[in-house]
Amino acid sequence: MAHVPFLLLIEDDDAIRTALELSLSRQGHRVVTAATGEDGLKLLREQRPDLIVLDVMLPGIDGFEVCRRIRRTDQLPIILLTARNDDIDVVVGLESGADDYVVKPVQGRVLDARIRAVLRRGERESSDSATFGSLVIDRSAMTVTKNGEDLQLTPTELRLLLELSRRPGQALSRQQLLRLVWEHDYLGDSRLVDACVQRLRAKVEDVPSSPTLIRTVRGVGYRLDTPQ
Amino acid sequence: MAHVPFLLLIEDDDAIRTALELSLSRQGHRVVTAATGEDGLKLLREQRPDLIVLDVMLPGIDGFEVCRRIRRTDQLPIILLTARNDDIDVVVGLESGADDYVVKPVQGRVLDARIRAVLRRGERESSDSATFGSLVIDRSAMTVTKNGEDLQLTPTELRLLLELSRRPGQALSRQQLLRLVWEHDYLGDSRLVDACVQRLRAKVEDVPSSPTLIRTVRGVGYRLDTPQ
DNA sequence: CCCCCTGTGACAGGGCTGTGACAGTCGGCG
DNA sequence: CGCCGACTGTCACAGCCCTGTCACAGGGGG
Repeated sequence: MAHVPFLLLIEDDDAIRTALELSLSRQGHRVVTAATGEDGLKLLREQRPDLIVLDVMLPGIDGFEVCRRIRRTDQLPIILLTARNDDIDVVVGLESGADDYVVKPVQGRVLDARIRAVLRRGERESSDSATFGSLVIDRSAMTVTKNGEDLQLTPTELRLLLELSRRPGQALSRQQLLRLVWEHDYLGDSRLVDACVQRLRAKVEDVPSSPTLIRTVRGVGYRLDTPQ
Repeated sequence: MAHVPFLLLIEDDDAIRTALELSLSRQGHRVVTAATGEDGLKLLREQRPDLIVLDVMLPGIDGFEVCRRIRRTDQLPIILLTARNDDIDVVVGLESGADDYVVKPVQGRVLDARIRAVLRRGERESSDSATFGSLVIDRSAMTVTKNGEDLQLTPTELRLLLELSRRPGQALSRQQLLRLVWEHDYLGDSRLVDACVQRLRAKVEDVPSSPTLIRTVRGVGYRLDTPQ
């Protein structure tokens, strides 16, 4: 991950706060902490973290309420942290807008795994695209652009490119491609895959006669590479 | 929200599967079930659910592996379900791409709350109004205006436009649209979606014959774009 | 009761796709 | 080093699939 996750930890117990801060820092996060809900809300506005780990039992306004207040204006991920393993609490917590609910005591790496899962979810939903050289494949919009301009791929060309792009750098046999893209097990010798690759190269490659993206693997099939 | 969540439950234990299916149905979800990983993967491709609840202990390929396979091609939310409350398992599970990890036995409403928390993230961005070119969609007033003047959309047209606008720039298949707008899975070949899109375009587009807002994605379906 | 909305099936046009033949290229072996 | 066989690139064309479009009938609400 290029970007170091930036967390805000709100927890009133000094010992737990310090322990978690240390543990999370070790896992490669940047962490700021607050001991009360008020401080936490202030820090949220000042520092704009990527995610909040929020204790439920806080002096003054409790975690649920902090959570609801945050949700009125912000939509960053919130993980609730609590000593009470009560089903009602879980439901209330999640309904006040939290993304996850973790019961103390918690291993640092478990919390870390949950943090990463929540952050990953956000990234997945924000954009699901892959880049190969000047080629950008947007899987949710189902578009392929080269140097910013939209390539008009036909359905089959698009499916072929999508399957290749899901296994970058991996050689796929004609057989595999037939199954993945055409969904039939054709055993005969047809130029079907080659013809489609050719059409795809004509749109995708800078110099279709000497391809740098869709390389042919002699005796096997094709492979999608990221050129130098 | 008008849309009923559509879940795939993969669980081999008949008693638990039936109980959860009943419980989740009562909470207002539409549920399909599978007893093995293989069946689950097949159903996933056929039915395209919104979310998967996946037991870890499965005969044949286990839940972790099912999870990883799904993640190779799909990005829908996955909630792992297990009888073992082992920290290692949680970490492994979340790292194989799951969004949440829930330990059995689980109250139906807790699972429901977690399901909603996971699904909520994808919908949080939809604010009260959205703008696409000269088109303004006001979700709270349920009106659509173009260049300031009110468009008289019929109920179905409005629902279709709302669903599209909640996922701007994202290609939606005809089948997805049927589920979202018409709430039934029609698998046959009907021109229903196309006809409604046509009627919608007639009101929404400047030049209905060359649409700039509701673009067709050949071989897939439609996508709502913000023009230039 | 009447009108508008909706779903359906038919139809046409245009573009996509699969096929087969042929040319070109690569690699191995003598 | 050159030849040969196998493998891949290329192309044109015919059929077909996909989508846009339309008219119509049924149904539901005012």
